[in-house]
Amino acid sequence: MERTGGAIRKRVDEMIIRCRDAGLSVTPQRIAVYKALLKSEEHPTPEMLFKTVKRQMPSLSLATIYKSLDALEKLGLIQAVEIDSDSRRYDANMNRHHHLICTKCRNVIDFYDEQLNAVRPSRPHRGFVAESITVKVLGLCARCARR
Amino acid sequence: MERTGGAIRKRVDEMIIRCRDAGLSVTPQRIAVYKALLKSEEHPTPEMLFKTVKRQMPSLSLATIYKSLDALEKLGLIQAVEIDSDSRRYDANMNRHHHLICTKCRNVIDFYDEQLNAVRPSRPHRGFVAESITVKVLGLCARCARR
DNA sequence: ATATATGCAAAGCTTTTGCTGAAGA
DNA sequence: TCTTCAGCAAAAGCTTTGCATATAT
Repeated sequence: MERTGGAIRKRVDEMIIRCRDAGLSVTPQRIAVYKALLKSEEHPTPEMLFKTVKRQMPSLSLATIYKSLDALEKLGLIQAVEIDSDSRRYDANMNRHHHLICTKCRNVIDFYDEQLNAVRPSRPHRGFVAESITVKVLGLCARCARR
Repeated sequence: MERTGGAIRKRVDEMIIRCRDAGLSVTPQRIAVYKALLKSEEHPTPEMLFKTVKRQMPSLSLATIYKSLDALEKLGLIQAVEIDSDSRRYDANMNRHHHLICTKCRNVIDFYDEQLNAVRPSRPHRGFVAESITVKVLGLCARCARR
């Protein structure tokens, strides 16, 4: 889960390759959106990314954010996560992980759990073929719990 | 998880009590929305409920569906579930359960798992105080898997 | 050169809100 | 009777789309 400069450069290189393979152009906008998401820990909304990236690229439009996110998602480089019902959020962490969501400060914390990854529906739904599992734990983060 | 006529009547009676306790009026619209949700197995969207209930109550407006759902949710009688990012869905099943979602036919199946209910974030997030856990399993339902 | 993407503005949806007449307590 | 609600229409998000220009290959 390294997000150092070196790690980011590596992932951007990977992105460029995947774009080429898929016949997509490598544009500064797409790179900037992907980089912003790689650097972010906050599972940002399209709007949040727009504000962030626009600072360094004032001509950027919100529509381009949406289009870039769609492209990156289709390339399997990022994923949409459903943190709350009223805002789409994105995550560049593609390792199998789950989310802790603080109901007070609304922070989202990634967490890893091998047992959860292994969950398979049993008895009454034997026939169901599980492909992926998403776990959302609502509660209070350490900081908010202390108060 | 019985949804027979008798069980539904019982839950509507309970609803009436809760409305009274909360100082809310018991209107035919609210009862109809709640009944429709109790009878449904499909975790419907507001729009789906609107179409269903409007048949027996043609004067019904979509705004009333939204308002009724908000009221029922605040009363703790139903819950919003995040099945997919592009449509709000509702569930009258308030027992602790999780969802199997067929990626092909989009059906949503409730499932129960004691172990999952007991999941608590460990090591790196010891301080996090879990209140509730939601699990979404994407995959193929028995029927779609067979093809 | 050709294909693809950006930025803009407009359109499309879903959801919320304000208001008036109607209905429930 | 007094409060709360339904229905309507308008407004308010958020997201998508069409199109002309600009950019990447």
